[in-house]
Amino acid sequence: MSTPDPHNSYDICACAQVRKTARLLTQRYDAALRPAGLKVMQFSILSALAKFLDISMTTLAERLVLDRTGLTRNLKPLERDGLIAIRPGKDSRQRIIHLTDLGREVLKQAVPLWQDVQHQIIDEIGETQIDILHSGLANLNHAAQI
Amino acid sequence: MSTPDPHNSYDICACAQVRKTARLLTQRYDAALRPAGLKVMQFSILSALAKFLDISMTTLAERLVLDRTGLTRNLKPLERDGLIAIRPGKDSRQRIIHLTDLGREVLKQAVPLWQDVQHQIIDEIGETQIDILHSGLANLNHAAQI
DNA sequence: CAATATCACGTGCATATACACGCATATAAA
DNA sequence: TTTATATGCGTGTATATGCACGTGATATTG
Repeated sequence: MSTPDPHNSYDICACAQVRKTARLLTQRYDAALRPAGLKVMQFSILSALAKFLDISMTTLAERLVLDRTGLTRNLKPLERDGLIAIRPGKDSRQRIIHLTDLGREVLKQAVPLWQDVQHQIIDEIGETQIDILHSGLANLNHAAQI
Repeated sequence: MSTPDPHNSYDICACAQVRKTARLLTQRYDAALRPAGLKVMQFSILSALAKFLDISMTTLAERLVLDRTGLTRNLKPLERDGLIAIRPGKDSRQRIIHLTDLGREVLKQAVPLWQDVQHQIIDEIGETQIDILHSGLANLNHAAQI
């Protein structure tokens, strides 16, 4: 990865590497969360809502570093299933997303499942590695956002 | 990330972290490759084909650590645009993917674009960090595949 | 106050991704 | 050789993701 070689972009593309890892982790986490009926992105959204409480679309999208229009569609199944409710804000352009009691309940049920898989992954690669990886990702995020 | 806290899954989910980074990098790489008319996944596929030459669906999917059915659909636009051709193999169940001359040409045009953005990212976070990140991802991949 | 710029958001379109299921071919067992 | 099993692949369905574009509401100018 250090020495880009045009004939070898297959192996060393930083983006492809991270995407591959994201696919693998998504499968693991999705499988772990299945008993709660959640996918990992939905779990992330519910977690964010539990932390930030009522929050507008754009702000939530920024928090999650997720495209705003993608968020709109990600919320659809959650709204359909009654885990969130969407209401107009004071500024009538805004739509405020609210975690319902049912949503909070499902989240509570999902957290131990998430914790299990998170522990498994961390155990398997070691906390030190995870911390290094974490800071590496943070740097990468910073770099990618420029 | 080291100490899972159920009330804080928003910040520390390894999967969410990696997915977020994948989104950021994908935007950067997609933007960089746009002049060649490729998305980063398509670039990955063409690169793999240039390396492995004619290869079956399932084998290519394994190489890319990509779902087989996802690969089928990822290939559609490439075939439509004439960058690849798909032919039956000796085993008539197999479909062999072949990089066309046009595909090779487009890839050749895309490599410098990819190289630029890859360099930018590496420069911004440092080669050492990238190497650490690389090994971290490798470990994570290994762990996630268990 | 009217004209304009800005903001918050949704939709249409295209690709990305995976799972469950089914189909056809090839291989092994009987 | 029939039958059973395994393999290679596609489709249906659902979520994930981003860009270009449009719409309506607020804020800013003139």
